[in-house]
Amino acid sequence: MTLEKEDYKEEQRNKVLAGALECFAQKGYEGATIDDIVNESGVSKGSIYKLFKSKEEIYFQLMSQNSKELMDEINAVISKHTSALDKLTALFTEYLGREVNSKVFKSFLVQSEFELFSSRREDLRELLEERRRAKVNIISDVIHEGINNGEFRKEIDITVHADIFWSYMHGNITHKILYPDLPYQELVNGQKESFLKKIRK
Amino acid sequence: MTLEKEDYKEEQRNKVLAGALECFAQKGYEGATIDDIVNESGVSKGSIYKLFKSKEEIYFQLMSQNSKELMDEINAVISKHTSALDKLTALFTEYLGREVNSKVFKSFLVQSEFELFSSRREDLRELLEERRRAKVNIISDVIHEGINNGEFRKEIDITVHADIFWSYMHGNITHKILYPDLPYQELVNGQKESFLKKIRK
Amino acid sequence: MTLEKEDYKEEQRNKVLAGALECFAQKGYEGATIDDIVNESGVSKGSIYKLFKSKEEIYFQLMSQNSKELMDEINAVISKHTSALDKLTALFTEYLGREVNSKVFKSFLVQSEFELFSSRREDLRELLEERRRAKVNIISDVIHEGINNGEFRKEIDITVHADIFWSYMHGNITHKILYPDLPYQELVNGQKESFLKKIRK
Amino acid sequence: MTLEKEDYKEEQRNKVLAGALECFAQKGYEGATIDDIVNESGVSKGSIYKLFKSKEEIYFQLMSQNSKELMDEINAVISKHTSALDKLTALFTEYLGREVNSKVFKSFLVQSEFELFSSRREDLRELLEERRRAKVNIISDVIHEGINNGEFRKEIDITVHADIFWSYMHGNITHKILYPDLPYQELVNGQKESFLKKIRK
DNA sequence: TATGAATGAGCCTTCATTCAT
DNA sequence: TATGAATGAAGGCTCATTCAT
Repeated sequence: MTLEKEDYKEEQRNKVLAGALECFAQKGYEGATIDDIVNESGVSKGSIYKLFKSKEEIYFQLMSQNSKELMDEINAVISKHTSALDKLTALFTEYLGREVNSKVFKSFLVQSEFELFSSRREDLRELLEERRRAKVNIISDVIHEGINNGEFRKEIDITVHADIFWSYMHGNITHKILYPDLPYQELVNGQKESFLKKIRK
Repeated sequence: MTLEKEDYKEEQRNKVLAGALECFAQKGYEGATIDDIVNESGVSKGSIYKLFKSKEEIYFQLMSQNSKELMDEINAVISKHTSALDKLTALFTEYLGREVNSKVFKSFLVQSEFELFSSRREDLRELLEERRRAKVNIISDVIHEGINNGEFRKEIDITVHADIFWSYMHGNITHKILYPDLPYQELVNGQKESFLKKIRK
Repeated sequence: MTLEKEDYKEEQRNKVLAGALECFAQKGYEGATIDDIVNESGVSKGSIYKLFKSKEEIYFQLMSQNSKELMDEINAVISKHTSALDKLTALFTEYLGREVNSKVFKSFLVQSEFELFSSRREDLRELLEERRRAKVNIISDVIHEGINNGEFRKEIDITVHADIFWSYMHGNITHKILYPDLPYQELVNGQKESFLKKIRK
Repeated sequence: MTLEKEDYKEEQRNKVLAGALECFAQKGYEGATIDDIVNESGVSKGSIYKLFKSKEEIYFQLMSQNSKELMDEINAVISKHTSALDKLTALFTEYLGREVNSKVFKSFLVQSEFELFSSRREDLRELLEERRRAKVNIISDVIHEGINNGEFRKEIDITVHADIFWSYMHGNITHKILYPDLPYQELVNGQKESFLKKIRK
């Protein structure tokens, strides 16, 4: 009953978020209108505003949700492998295989815009930083593990390399989004090799 | 006289573009209003619309100009050095030293937004591609030179590595813009080493 | 059973009207939403619309009910006294003693807004007039009685003085609502004296 | 030049305020839309929002302006007479003669709504009080003068009677607005007599 | 029957663009 | 030519009312 109702609301919320993701990916945050989201999600304007306080809140919740999903996916990939090297390799190749039209890429596109958006707003700086920490921590843990395993060198600065990893990812995925016809695979392979060469024993 | 007039117009145009850069950097393309640009540039609204057809045109011309300036700067850096290795090294360190508030970073921020913007518009895809080619060509030339010089390995795929170079740059600068308090220098050094290690003999 | 059902409906209707009074008093007619009334009354939206055709109808019925209640209260006060003078005196003092937060004052506040509202709507003019007649009649009767009793002067225009009475009341209560910290009692006493002095023999 | 421009803006502002007065009088503050004001004033929506920050600001400025105008009018009436008694008498009769459709009555109607509006908003309480003070002061001064002149009794509480004066006025004008067909004149005369009888020697 | 989710007209406000001076 | 006032389309959001369960 109450549970069902909550489930239903959750479902509606997800429909809105899914529609918003599509719209923001297609037209950008400012370019997408609530009516666009209404059309895309099939949820009426009034309902949307019962579910979310404002367009901005939709944006934030979408970003938050996507961020969590990204983390979950990464953790899923990581847990499929045992050696630290395999884990990192898998992360590189994992994103490599996706379609540019896949949800992951759409999310990334919207996340990229959100990052620019946040960088202009003092009140979102902390959120940005928090998200960076989450991403860095995941990779730091793997590198740490690799060092303990004897796979990676002791001397490397773990945090810096985790940051470098994400900087690679960022440049990479952006590249693929902007220039979808490029020989992306070779590019990623190149970066993967560079990165791993630096940290492997 | 006509020349003088032309000069004056040029000057006004530049004032508008400079103002627009500032505004777009601070508020984003959609967030910045024509009135913002009027205030920032000191050029009246009427004049702006005499100089440019629309807000979008200001955007495009600003992006085009910035793109050229970027190329000029890069060429300037490159021509200060003789060996290919020094040239690439300088490019890495050149950006490394800038202030996040410098014009280069502002330009980059706005360029980043523009790239997302373009990626959503079919009619700008070609422009995007063109700009990529320009950037890739500069680096390709240096790598090519390095190969001929015997500094770099013969076997490497020149274009792919030029792309990788820019992917690095992108991830890098984005990182610095988003997280200005990070130990950016170490990060860039790390990437520089990775990259150069891969292509050097 | 049908009777019981009718009672129940009546009870619900009253809950809605009570809630509406509270809401309209706090936020004004336009400012109060149906949801406010739902929250305040504890009656669901669907039920409210089963009980009343529209928000406006709630307003009208509330005003009508309040008007009747006001008349009842006045009659109650009047019937407690025997001389006409005492009756009028009691009416002055009766309102004097109330709390600004009392239901009477809330009603008055909402009635005041309703009067302005009605004065702008041709179709409500007659209703307005009718309510005035009811109020004037009550006082007219008392004055009439006083004249017959020999308490009041024969020459006074009964209707005019009944109107003056209500004009006093209106200015008075409005004053108290708008400026709750004023020495209201002295004010009312002053008016009471003025009024009574004019009509007493 | 700048002066002219300022004059022009002032003129536009007045057009908007005049239009707003008309609209608010006809439909009430909430009922009147910006589009109504656009139509009534002949000033476009964009221009209105260059002149005023919001609909509420139009409201406040209109109320403030009207309040001042009311004071000016009262002062004008007062200064036409020399004895305190004549001054007060004139104030009673001055309003008596107006048409219900006159600007004064429209203003009063809108002011009445504004008073109810303010009484519901903590942040406007002070403004309300301030306006009461201004009105009370004018009358207090006259009564004071009358006491010094020997026209009025020494013992009366000046402020209380100034308040009573306005309470009369309020009840009075409201009466006329609500029931325009009433024998208003007799009513006012009655009140005038009551009031003056109480304070005269 | 009772509920509250769904709907969408309509509001206030912004801002790119035009136009009169 | 230079200016900024004028315009109104379009967007975010609210809320009275309806409707499905």
